[in-house]
Amino acid sequence: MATDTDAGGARRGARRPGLATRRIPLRLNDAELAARHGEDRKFVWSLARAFELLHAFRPGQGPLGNAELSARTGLPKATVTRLTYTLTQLGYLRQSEIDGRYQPSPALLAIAYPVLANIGIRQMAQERMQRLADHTGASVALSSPDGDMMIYVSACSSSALDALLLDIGSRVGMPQSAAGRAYLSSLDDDEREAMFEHFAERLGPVWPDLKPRILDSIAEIRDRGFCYVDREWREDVRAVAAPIADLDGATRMALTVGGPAFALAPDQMVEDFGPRLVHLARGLSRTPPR
Amino acid sequence: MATDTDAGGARRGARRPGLATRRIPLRLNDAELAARHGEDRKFVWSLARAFELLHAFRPGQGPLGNAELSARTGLPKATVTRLTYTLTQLGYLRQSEIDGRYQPSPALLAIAYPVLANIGIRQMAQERMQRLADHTGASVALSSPDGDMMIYVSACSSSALDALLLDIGSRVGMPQSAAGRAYLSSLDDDEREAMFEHFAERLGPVWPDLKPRILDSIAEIRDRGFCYVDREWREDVRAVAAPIADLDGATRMALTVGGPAFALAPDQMVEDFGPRLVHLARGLSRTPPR
DNA sequence: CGCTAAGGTTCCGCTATGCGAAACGCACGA
DNA sequence: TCGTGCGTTTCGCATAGCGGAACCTTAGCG
Repeated sequence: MATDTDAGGARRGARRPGLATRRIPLRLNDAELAARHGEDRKFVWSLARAFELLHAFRPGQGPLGNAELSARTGLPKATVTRLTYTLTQLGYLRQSEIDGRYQPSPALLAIAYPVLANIGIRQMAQERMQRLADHTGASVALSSPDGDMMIYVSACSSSALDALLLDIGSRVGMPQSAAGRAYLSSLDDDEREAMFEHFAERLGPVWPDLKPRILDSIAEIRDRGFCYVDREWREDVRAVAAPIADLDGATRMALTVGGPAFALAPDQMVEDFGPRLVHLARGLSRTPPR
Repeated sequence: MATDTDAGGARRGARRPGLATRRIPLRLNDAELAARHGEDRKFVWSLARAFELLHAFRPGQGPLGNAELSARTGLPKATVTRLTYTLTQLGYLRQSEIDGRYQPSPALLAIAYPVLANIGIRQMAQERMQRLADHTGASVALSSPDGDMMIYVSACSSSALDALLLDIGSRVGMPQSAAGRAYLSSLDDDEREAMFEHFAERLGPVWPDLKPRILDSIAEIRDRGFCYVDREWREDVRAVAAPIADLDGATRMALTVGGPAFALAPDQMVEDFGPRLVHLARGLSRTPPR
């Protein structure tokens, strides 16, 4: 998604029923969406562009100006001006009075709020997750799938230090992370196979190397209820994870205990944290609706 | 916005010459937007419609179908179909396979995440807020202004029970809540006067009654650093709040301790919680950037 | 002080965009 | 067999909004 060829310049080019040549930068996959919705009368492109723009803001990188946004998204400057203008009017971006650059505003939290409120299990999990975090001294998180990522919908940590890395809304790669593999283990064979094909396509040459490790993790989960993934998602992080179902039984998620490798002994994770995690996951999955 | 009339109906009608581009810190409702951007070539209406649609989802009300969304937003069915379709494709809505209704998806958390990550003070506040929550047995929250609401950007509670009410992204009315009044106290006179005018317009007949209470709260804050607001925002909630500034010194926010009235003694709130809150607020405001 | 560069906004012609009334399809229930 | 309620599709048309290019500002630089 970084390499966006022609920045939408070809947009105008398409004469008539000429499909394709339309290019939209999208986080899921620009090309895929462009192909799929090339001439889809139901698809609202300006929306896609706007969300792509919002997506260009990355945590910790501070505010962005129109030029930077234009460069990141590949959208023409004029379009970016219009979108930032509109988003600012709507209150979802906030413009610095000093340098005029933009930043996502808390109003976005408000539209994201119903997501949190609708995840039934979150409510009941919170307290027990915190206890587990306190016991382990690590971070505990509940995550939900989104494309080929896992998104944290709940996070606890014993000390504020770890919390910096892991917060609600942050994302980890599904194939690389313990959380992702726990989720994958909860899919039925067809679904998982579909995901695998997607990964293969997405990851290219890395995939043949990665796949067996994922299968190992899934086997671990079948065997003892959790998987242990050591420094695969990131160089310095290890974690255990177990699958879990939301109250409706359909929404599948993952529960994770993890943290910096230097602070966590592998033995302890497998002997103690893992089983506790499984216990928690089972308890939550069984909890009756309020 | 609950009173549908029609969100976009007035849109096409307005025939007004270009209006001055004034920076507005306030969020506008449909009618105001329509008036202001009647023929603003920079304003992207489909975006406004889409966000309005997302806004129709309320916490705890579960999934919505296209008909319900159409009713709530006042948008024509066909338009709603197109928007839900697009948002689903983009991954921000998720459609139930059973009844076909829609729900906001965790992907929204991911776009909201940079907001959290960019609030510097949040990181340092977390641990101390939790300690205060544990000490008081109440909920502690950090909130940021958005239009005439305060949005929670951080929330701690001692027991999971209270957490149900107050979560990241939830909103409380600025004029009614302790948090809002703490924020208002941090504005300079001009800014505050502008907000007051806005309130007067928005709230109508209630305003003359409310204004003196707000002024009282602000006087309290000037006097002892915090204000105590008892069952104004909601029938059964009382809270104390103090103003606070983010590390950059410009972004103003509010810190709150509050909870159900039956569980919190007024004396205790004023004698103990309030001063502790002020102490915390001062400590955070002074904390140097990492 | 010109000169350049870089960020941002405005202009403007053009057409694909996307709107929405109305027609249609489908699943219930009576 | 109709009604009723929800959702999608169709389609003609006005216009929304796109984007290349021109046009402002600032900021730095020799």
